[in-house]
Amino acid sequence: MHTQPMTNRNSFSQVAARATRIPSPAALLGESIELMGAVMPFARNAEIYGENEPAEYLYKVVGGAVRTYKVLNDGRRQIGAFYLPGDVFGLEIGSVHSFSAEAIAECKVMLIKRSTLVALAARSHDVANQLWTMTAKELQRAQGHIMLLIKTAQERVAGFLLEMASRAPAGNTVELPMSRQDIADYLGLTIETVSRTLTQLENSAAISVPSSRRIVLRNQAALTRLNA
Amino acid sequence: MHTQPMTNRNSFSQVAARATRIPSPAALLGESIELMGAVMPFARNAEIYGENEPAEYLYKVVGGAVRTYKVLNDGRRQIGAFYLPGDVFGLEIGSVHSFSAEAIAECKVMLIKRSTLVALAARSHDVANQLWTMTAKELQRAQGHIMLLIKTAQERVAGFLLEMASRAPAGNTVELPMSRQDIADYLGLTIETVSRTLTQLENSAAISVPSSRRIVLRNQAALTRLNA
DNA sequence: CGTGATCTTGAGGGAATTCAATGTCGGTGG
DNA sequence: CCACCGACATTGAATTCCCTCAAGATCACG
Repeated sequence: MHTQPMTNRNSFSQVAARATRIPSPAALLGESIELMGAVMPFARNAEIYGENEPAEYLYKVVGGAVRTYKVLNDGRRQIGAFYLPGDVFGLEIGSVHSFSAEAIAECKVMLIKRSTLVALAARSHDVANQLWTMTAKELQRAQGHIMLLIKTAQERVAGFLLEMASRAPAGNTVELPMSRQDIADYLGLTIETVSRTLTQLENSAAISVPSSRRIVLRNQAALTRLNA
Repeated sequence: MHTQPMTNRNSFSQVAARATRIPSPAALLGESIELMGAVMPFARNAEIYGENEPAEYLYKVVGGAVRTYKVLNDGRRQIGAFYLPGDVFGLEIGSVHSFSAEAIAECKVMLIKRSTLVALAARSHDVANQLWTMTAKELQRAQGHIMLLIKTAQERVAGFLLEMASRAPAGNTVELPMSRQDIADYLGLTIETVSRTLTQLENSAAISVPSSRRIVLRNQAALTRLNA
């Protein structure tokens, strides 16, 4: 359950100064928010923003993967979410981020200035609606996360695998960008329990694990059953 | 961990037909959303709406208390949130509710038609902003709930008490509208563990429990320390 | 006062954690 | 090329915390 706080000090504030390009509002009506930011690369484990930093930007994963997390004062880390290409994160209502965000692997993230978006939303109901919808989607995701956290270890891992499978491109094979520690901290388990549970699922022929970061769902029905 | 599904069949759809009073949009600019619904009473344990029912309304607690919850297929119940007077619930982006809602005690709830609100939001940025803000608040609450669920029993109970205290009117005394079972299902614990934990906290002089629904926080600092 | 619902307390068991050791993989330098 | 190294993952044994099962205690209500 315990994780040493990571020590990446590629703080975002140094690095995000050049992300302001304001398209004309007119050009945006009916268009997706997605076309209006500057793309930035982040190295593996680099911090994208920190908890309690001002929430100046909204972020969209272009490539790679991102985790958001909080660290309790005794070092326990809880991962709030994993974000894959296409996902938006960093959407907050307050002026500061309530989680920290890090690159799981090398990744590219598009930055969109919050103030721009808010100003735009005041003119375009389309934009306003997208902001609202994205927040609501995050809420649903968080509620799903809550439902995961009350379950047994097997159910949590099964649920996690199904979630990843549903978001991944291909069919039965899940390519995991994150470590066992990340998974454990997402599921509220220890790394050992995650490992053991994967082995159990493999022994029961529900999955196979050709390499530690690649998992094949062999019996999706069995996993779904575990998903309660 | 197991709770029998409640069997209240005071289904909302029968009961909400008369909640449409549309104020002029002009009258609403700069005003709070709060002034535009019909108030309905609900009996203790009455269902306000069910999971997967169409989300036609948005709700605001006027008096009493409400719980939202989901029941897994094996009977485990997870409470998503408790709502006290002033709180808004039932805010969904999709067309159906993702949780069920019940009155914890006799209560009065104001109903606001969703379609009205959405139409209004299209005209008034004020209204649009309030909708977004409320959703974002819910998101924050859910994220806080996630952080609770990864902690020890003591930490969860302490966190719950502090949360209730911060929402309650008065100072050190918390008046709990909900049963031990409700608390247990909110915290992902059993009723016995909640009870034992409260006794522990009482023995360690952090709280006192004059009656089962009334709890006095005697050492808030100790509770906060537990809150990690 | 009974009666049922709710809450507390106790004893025992089980699931996940902790602590510790071993195994595997990818990269780097000899 | 292969040996070594560190990071990551798996496995094992012992412990701990919470759950389960069961019995009492307390409270609200007729």
